[in-house]
Amino acid sequence: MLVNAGQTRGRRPTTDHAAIERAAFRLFAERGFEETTVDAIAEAAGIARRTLFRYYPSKNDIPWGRFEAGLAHLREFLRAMPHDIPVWRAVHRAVLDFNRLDEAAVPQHRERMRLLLTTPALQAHSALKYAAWRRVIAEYVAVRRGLSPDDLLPRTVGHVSLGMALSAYEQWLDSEDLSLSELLDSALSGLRLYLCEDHDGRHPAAGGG
Amino acid sequence: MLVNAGQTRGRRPTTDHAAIERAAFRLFAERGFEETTVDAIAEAAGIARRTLFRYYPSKNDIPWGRFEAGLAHLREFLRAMPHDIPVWRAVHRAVLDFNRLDEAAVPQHRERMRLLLTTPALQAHSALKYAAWRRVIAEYVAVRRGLSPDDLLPRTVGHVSLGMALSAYEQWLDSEDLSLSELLDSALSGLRLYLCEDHDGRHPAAGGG
DNA sequence: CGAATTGCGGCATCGAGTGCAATAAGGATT
DNA sequence: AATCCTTATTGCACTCGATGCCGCAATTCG
Repeated sequence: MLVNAGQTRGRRPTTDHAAIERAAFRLFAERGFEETTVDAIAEAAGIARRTLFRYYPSKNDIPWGRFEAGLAHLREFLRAMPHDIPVWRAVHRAVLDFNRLDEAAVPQHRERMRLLLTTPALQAHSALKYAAWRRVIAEYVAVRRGLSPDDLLPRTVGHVSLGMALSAYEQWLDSEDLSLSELLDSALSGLRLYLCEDHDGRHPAAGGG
Repeated sequence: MLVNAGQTRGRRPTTDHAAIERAAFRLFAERGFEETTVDAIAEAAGIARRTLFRYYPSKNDIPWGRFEAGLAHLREFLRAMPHDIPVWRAVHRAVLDFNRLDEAAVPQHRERMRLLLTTPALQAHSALKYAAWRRVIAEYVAVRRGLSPDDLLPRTVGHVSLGMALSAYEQWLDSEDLSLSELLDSALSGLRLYLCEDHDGRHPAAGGG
């Protein structure tokens, strides 16, 4: 959609994703997501309903913003990762990078994630977005291990990495005073300890975090 | 809905969940999920469209069958688990039990899961079901660790356990010749090895599976 | 029989999403 | 400037899932 950014031919667009998103988020904040109709968003953005659907395939996609671009960046980050560190560590660094935030962007991102993680319709829709994210992780693990992205381990790592990220996000929304990076680190180290507990309930030292 | 099973007052039901499910699955197999309208299912089941929605809150809920009952069983299984085994092991046993299958039920369950895991609308809707499943796991971990189900570790374990189960299921649908239990075991042991790889890429022995 | 209870189903309505075709708004060409 | 080409916007009709409302059907109980 932005490939034709320098385009000079034909009628010029009267709006863009950012403008629609602004209008939408304002309404979502006022009335809630489910209570906001597509017609209302279109009217607030000053465009026709039909036009809105040309910018976003569905109402559920509006809060997701430019997720695809983030995926491309994640893929690139992983490709550039040195091969002499353990796969789990490379994946974790990539997850941290993917969820890095400018201080200024925090409130907006918080509101976006609150919407995505607490609205049932969006919780459901997000599963489709998450699948693409997991796939990026699985492809990296597959390369590092000489497997197919459809094999068990790559898929498992995709699911598990996503799971840690989501629990960190849920905690981040609940808490207020913890940073996302800290929570992602805690989720990983917590899981490592959890999975290493031996039969007698003792926790062996698990180095690195 | 089945609480009033022994009821004798009033008009008797003309159908039940099983009959609707049979009609629906037949149509899903013939034409696919998205291509099957609710009207078609109602007609095939010999009831009115409006009646169907009294049995199932949505079309997406039909393939899920009696999931709530399974959750109650999972909760009970975990409660009965001895406290002298590591939490991760107790959770893993519960996951195995939750996904245990009679040999005879395999083809039907396969078809159900194929539908749930490959149909976009159902992949999305399933996220809402999964949340309840994760909650059961999180509550168990919370009890064992003296935490709240809303704390980071219980939530993480919920997400991660679900992730392992889903990757095992995806593999199960792809493969054909591997049992679900084997795949669940492999997912767990694979993850333990993955997370224990040290900085030099060596795999220390990780006992137990 | 009549009253109370419970399930069924028709009807109207809403909201998301889609296909199609008309129209508006620019630049390029002659 | 008139015309053509290209691209974006928009209106319209339609499908489908979902819901509220209300009357009807069937059954038991007094």
